[in-house]
Amino acid sequence: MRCGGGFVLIGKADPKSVGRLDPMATLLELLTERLAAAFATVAGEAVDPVLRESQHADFQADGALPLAHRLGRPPREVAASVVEALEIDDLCSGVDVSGPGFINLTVSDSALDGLLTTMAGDDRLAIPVTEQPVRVIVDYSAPNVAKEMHVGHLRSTYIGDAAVRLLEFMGHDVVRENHIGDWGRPFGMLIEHLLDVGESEAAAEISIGDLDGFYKAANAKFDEDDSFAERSRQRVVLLQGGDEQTLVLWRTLIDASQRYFLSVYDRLNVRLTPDDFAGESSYNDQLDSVVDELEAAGLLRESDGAMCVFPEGFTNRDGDPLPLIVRNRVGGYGYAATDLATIRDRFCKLGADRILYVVGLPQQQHFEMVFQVAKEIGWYTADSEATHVGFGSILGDDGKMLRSRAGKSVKLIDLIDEAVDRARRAATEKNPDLDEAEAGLVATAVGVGATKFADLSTERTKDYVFDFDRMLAFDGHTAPYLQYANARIHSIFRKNEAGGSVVDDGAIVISEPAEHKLAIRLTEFATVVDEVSQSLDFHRLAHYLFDLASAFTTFYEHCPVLKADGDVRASRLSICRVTSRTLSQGLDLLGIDVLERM
RNA sequence: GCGCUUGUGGCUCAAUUGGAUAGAGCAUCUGAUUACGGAUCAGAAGGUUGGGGGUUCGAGUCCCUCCAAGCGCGCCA
Repeated sequence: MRCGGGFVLIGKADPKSVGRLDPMATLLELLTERLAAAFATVAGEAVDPVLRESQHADFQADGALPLAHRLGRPPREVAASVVEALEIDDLCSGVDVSGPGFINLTVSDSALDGLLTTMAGDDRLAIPVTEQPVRVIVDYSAPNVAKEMHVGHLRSTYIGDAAVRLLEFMGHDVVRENHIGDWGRPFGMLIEHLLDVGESEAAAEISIGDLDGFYKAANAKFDEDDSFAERSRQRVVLLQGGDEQTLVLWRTLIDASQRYFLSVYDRLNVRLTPDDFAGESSYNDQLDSVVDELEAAGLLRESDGAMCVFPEGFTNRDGDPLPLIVRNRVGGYGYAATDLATIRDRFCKLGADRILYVVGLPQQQHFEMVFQVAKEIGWYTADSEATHVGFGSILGDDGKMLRSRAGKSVKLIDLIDEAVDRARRAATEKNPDLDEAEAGLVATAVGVGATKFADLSTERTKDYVFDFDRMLAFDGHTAPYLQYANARIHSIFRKNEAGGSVVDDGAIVISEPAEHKLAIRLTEFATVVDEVSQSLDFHRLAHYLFDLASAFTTFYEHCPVLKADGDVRASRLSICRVTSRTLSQGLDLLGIDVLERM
């Protein structure tokens, strides 16, 4: 097998995106141009103004400090000279030198009007489609057949789903792969147990979600019953030998499990379908050829009876080269072999430009080794990359890995059920007018959304503490707070429509400070989305959306919409509409549902 | 032992990738309800960023060193 050639980019540019410009980037570019001209006048050479957003004004230019150092003049004096030379009145209403020599810029309301009106009139909220669409494979969720999904799968599923949503929105060609654990030693005992219980019984048990019971029963028998254990071992041999009857039984387990997984995904509103299942077993017939290819490349070495690859740069506790064991001493394949076959398949056959492995951080070294081998053997092309999108653990309130009281791993679906239950109780208490059907919708959106927001709003690589009370609180940094902000906007729309008027999405005119701050936030959306689509730091999008909702509620308190008259009223209705659309779009990218009423 | 990750107010998290007086939320305290949903808003208080050293105009961020926690380090995935 050989890499390269023949792949055609599938992501097609939306014709409407031509000329679509990120508002904040546009503004930064304009400001930078003016500042650069002024700096050049003072310095006599080109100088980077070092422009960025600021807590002290809308923007700040820090370039005077390093320049002052070079010129040997006081920084504030240099900054003052730059301001003197600066022609920027059409864009800024305020320019000050501040602190040790920062230049603070306040953008004029009129400059914001145009940017925001453009954003309001754009179906993508002025977010450009990527200019370089690539094929991205996202490997996520990955539950094990006949085993319960637990908290470990929660993060992979949420993060992977958000990645898929975001990259698709940016115009990339995204392939979802659910690398389920459908192969290996446990299947001997699982199949034997299946036969003992009866096929239809077992399938029913599994597809309704009683996987723990099934797996535990099989495991218990394996430990206690020698003849069962022996049958299990023989069954593994039959399975790996491709025995037809065994494969049928194996398939039964997989089908039942998949039905169960899909029911979970449906409840979580996660975009995984039957087409996305690409289990470990699907690479079985490629394992021999991987070994052959490694062998031919001279990378394979025998060590303690096992066939190993020793990727460069890895050592064990004795300082000796660390192996990736491709084939164990009895000739069996392990996960290293499967992962090598998988990465080869993705790069060389599926034509991946970028592969994302959304898997917990403990497996970091394993993936680094797999990537290194793939590089050494030449499966990468010049532009391709594989990334381990690692994440930390979910902790209980004791600061340790989340476990049930019995010390067992917590079922994912139990966590969701409790979150939704709590959300339902809160919703019916806060808003008794909701009928049962609507309360159900609200409970799901809020309950599931709360767990997603909690998960995606902290830095991915860190552990976080799972706390129902905090994530479901209706104030603070939570999904319900954001959903509530959106519901309030829609309440305005309902009242407006009841009064017989419509939102015309017309010209936006900023005048109040609260409008100004909200407008600045809104124009940042495209920049944040673009940045996160590269870094996959979803917490930045989450924090942005919280700041946006927060800026909106301030606006809501200070700037009456329906009580205002004429153009102001129309403008504020437009601002409400863009805000609602931005909140909805942003939350949707995180996989969180929004509500018009709650 | 080696490697990876982490350490920020009482608690949970940020910090535009080296920029100002380290920002939010919860909890606490003080105000605001005859304006579109109070599931809200405005404000106060709370910090030697685990310790020490270094690099420079400037360090939570980079380097060195120590301390603490979690995870990984040959035939499981």
